[in-house]
Amino acid sequence: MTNNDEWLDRFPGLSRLETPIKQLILSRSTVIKAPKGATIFGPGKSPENMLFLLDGTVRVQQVSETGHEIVLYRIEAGQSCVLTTACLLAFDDYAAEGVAETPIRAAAIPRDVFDDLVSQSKPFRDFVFAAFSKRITDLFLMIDEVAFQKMDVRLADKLIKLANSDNVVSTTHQKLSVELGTAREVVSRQLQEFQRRGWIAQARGSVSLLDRAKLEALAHHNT
Amino acid sequence: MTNNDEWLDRFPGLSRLETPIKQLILSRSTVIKAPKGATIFGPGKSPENMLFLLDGTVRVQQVSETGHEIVLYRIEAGQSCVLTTACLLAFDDYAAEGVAETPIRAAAIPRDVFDDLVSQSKPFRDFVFAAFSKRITDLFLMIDEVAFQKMDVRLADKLIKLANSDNVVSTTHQKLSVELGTAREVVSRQLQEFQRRGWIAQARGSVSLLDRAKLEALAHHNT
DNA sequence: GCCGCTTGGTGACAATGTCACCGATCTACA
DNA sequence: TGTAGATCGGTGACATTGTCACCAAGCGGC
Repeated sequence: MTNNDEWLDRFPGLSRLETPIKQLILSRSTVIKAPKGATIFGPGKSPENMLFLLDGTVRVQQVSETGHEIVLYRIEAGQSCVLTTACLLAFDDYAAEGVAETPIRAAAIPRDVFDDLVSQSKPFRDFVFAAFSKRITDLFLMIDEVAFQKMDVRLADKLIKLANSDNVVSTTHQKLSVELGTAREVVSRQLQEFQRRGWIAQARGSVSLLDRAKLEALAHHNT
Repeated sequence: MTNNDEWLDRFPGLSRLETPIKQLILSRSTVIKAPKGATIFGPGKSPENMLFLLDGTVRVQQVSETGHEIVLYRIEAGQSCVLTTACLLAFDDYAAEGVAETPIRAAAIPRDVFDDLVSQSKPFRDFVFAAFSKRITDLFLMIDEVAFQKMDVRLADKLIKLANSDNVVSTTHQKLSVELGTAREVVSRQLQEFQRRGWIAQARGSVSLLDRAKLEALAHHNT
């Protein structure tokens, strides 16, 4: 996993690449690291490379003119950073920024190499376009959710997705409100209601899911 | 403009294509037409071609599980239908549908030809990736707007964008509510308020902008 | 003219966002 | 150890937006 000539197989769409293409990628890419909290890309900081995330998680979020923040999506290990790709080619500055949520390791491919790969390898093209498509359809779903879903449903869903294997979410009300693009007070009130129902327990900086099934039922409309 | 070998020059990003590539596109594409109101693509109706819109407008919208609708964006003449591209390559069915708002004319390119073009022409690659990037960054802006902008600002903005050269918007409150992903009652109330201020005049099925400057000021936060 | 559909208006209420403020807890540091 | 400042979360009042049920006017087809 740490070996430089193995990471390609961690990307499902890339394992099918032709052997010479794989070697081209490996020879022209460099593995970079960044600590937790590092800004990977952001306004005025365009990345000059396309990134394949090997380890860790990158959170992509946006700050609006009004000062409000919202988390757009996460890039997990084994996924490519499509936005990076996108903005390699877009002229404007980013509207969004990417922050390492954990220490990360990524393979960086210069944009001219990326262009060669797209040109020469059909499996690579398929990988790139599939990633773009996934991103766009995910953004469609997010718009639908932000516009039409009730906050209790969205919060239950987010708690489930952020919970670790012990059913604990280590985060503050403030950070949860940024995840959902709402106000801290709204999160606090909803969590109080969940607590009143016995679905969760709260401590400073963490939420424990006591009745995950109930939360899942709410999140999936199986009232 | 109607001539089959001229439409390529209407796409700013494509006029720079190499001559043999242009000829490949022209020889392998067909010009199709659809009447106003036709569904260009939608759930269970994947387009088998990539489309370049020559005349008219396509509205892309989404129906949520909850029955709510929202307009995601429009494709104008001279733009490519990136979503079509996207979903040429995504396995899932569309979450969205595209409807012709006017009679349309479009150039259809089969997906294998599209793949060849991406492989062989750098200008074509640049065009495609720029279109993807633009779409994604526009969706970011839309998420920001849906999540954080007040309805009066959004409605003023939408009225300005939908107004024809006579400053008239020919649409119903219901359709405006779908544009913004809100309820008809909300639109009606806001329009009443605009009317009370003398900014607009209403008739059944149409809104006239009387004081466009005031609406623009509201839309752009220049209170 | 009548019927049924579309369009838009209305009031009551629920859900969410905003604001101002508070106390509790934590952290850094002298 | 004690204190200052920051972070975290709670609260009430209020504004905005979403939901629901219902109504009336206009419009088209017959």
